[in-house]
Amino acid sequence: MLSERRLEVLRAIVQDYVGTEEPVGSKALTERHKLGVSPATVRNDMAVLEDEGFIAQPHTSAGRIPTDKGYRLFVDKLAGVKPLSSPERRAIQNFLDGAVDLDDVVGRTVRLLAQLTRQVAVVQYPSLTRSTVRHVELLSLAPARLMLVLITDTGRVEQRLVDCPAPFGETALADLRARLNSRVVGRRFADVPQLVQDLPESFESEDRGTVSTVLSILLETLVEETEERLMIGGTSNLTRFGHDFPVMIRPVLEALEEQVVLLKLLGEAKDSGMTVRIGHENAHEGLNSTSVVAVGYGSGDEAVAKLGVVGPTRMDYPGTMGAVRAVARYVGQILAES
Amino acid sequence: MLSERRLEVLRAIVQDYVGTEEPVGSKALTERHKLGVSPATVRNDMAVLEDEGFIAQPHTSAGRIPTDKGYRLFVDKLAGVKPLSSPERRAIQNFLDGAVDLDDVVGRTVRLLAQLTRQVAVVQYPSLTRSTVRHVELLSLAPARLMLVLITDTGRVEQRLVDCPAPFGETALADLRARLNSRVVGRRFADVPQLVQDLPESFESEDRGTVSTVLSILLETLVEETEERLMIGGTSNLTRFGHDFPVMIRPVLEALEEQVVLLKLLGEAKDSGMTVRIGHENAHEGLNSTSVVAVGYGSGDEAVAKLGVVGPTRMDYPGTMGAVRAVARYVGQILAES
DNA sequence: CGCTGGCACTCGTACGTACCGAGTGCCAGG
DNA sequence: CCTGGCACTCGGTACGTACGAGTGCCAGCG
Repeated sequence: MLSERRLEVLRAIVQDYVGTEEPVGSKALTERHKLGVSPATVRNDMAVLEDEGFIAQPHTSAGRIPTDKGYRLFVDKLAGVKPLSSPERRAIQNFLDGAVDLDDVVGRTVRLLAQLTRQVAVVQYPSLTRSTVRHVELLSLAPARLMLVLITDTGRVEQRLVDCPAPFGETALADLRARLNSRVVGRRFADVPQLVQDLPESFESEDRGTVSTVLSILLETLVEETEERLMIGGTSNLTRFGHDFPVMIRPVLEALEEQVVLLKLLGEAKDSGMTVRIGHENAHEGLNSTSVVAVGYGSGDEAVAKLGVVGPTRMDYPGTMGAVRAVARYVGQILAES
Repeated sequence: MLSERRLEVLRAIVQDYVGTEEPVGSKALTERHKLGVSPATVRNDMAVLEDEGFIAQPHTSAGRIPTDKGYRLFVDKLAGVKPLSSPERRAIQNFLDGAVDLDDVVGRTVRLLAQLTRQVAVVQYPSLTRSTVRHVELLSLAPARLMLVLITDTGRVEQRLVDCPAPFGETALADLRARLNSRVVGRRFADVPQLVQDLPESFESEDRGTVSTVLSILLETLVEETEERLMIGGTSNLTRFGHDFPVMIRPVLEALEEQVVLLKLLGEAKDSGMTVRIGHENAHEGLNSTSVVAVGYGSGDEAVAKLGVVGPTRMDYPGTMGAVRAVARYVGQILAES
């Protein structure tokens, strides 16, 4: 195990490097931190830390920079989560309170996160499968054409067109609407399929085809939308990546464009508690020089979706984690209210 | 007026520069294009073109590159719109046909445009004010809580929560729903305010408050959403900007994040026909080294929204314009069908 | 045994010089 | 009006040198 002072040296290296973006040497360390020992001693400690793989030198005779493993140790053992200042908290609340609908909530959240962390923010829309049904609406657009509208407790709305095999009367429509709602309102989306399974049987034979069609489109929507939607923002913060950024930024932008990649990224995060993935811990290789800080959020106890930020491994972990956690909490509150 | 040959020289310079991204000299020009004259002659022509402001040299004793004014002339007089190949057309149609709802249509369009042009694509959602009402739905969530859902002919859906000043019965609700729909279905959103103006009067006094509230939220939604939504994609194409891209890319990314800026950008485009804004012709200074190619699209004759791409001024104008135009046409078709 | 100061060594960076060549402008001649 | 020739400009590259931050190692001290 590393001695107390060596950990302290590592912490100092991480902090300085995050601040200056330049390899940090033994002398500078002793000047900026009160370690109580001389540069020579620090050099010895650094040699040990390097042997253990926590830090590395970009070139011989340069200072050291933390490795992914070094950041990992820093995050796990050396750094706490820095709580936000109360003006910041108030700003968050004010900003989120102005939202008029779900799109707006998500949009504001993304902007907020990006601004607070000065990194790229990713927010997943509340998941359908983990939400409950608030209402199912059926509208008649034409004699044989319906519109199906799903509304969740988190305010999300999905709509689909349904082409009926046969004309469908207003009374049958009202009937179907009523039965559908009585069965599924307040239930989880995941349970919907089995709840509506036997519905067609209770209809006149001439309407059964349409009822089945409606139900199959309903189920299809649930499946399709299980691939969740998400919103990203703050991509211009990528320009603060570092001097070598032209080469780094390309794969990151590409990864960010692939919703699938991002969803997988958030999916890998633990359901509860905050997840930090550092550099090569990310499966996608375009993100090997980035870190991802993600956390679940929800209207109740349970997470209905996740949000987080993507930034350079060289990031202010305590501050970022604090901001991510705070935003997730407030968004949860907002969703619970609506 | 410039002689035929000088125009030809300008065209050659634009084409070569777009291809190679390097200042083009007189010798290289005569080698790659059959101009039928010697480099010396071309040099004289270039001197004239430079005097007129169509081309410039980055440094003394370097080749020439086109100026914004040069590109403008090229686009207006020298270049046509390059139609897409038929495999490309088929690919577009296939790709867009798979869309399930409006979000999906817009999402696919953005990806398609970005891929075809290898630039940043921007697609505006169909405008509310130019759309017509397909349906207005009112749902009772709680005794004094309603949900208002608006559906447009282009498939766009907006929903809002309404907190009523007093409980609102099911019959009154059905009544309001019916009257509202009979008045506004099939009408343009812009006309809605005056169409519903006198609705509260026809209700019992106890319900008037609620009716007014519902209507005011309805109108508010129309106003708010007049600031249109849009989707962008293909930002990773910014990395192909050029060697000096680190400095260019930052303001562009920032501009792309500001929906307001983009909406203004698209708004400046003519309603019909294609608009090309080159370099400094763009009002926003972050976009002074980009060109914007935009065009309106719609389900019928009239444009309901706009779409386009943002790329370096050094872009393949004929190809880009062809792709943008083709995509707009197909999207219009898709919207008309749904 | 651990810390410290001293010292030689490494190597990346900055800077100055020299050189090369693409490209230009100009001019005299066809 | 076009062309070939010629002197000139100037950015880019290559090379050599000096500088300095930072390192590893070692002998000495508490």
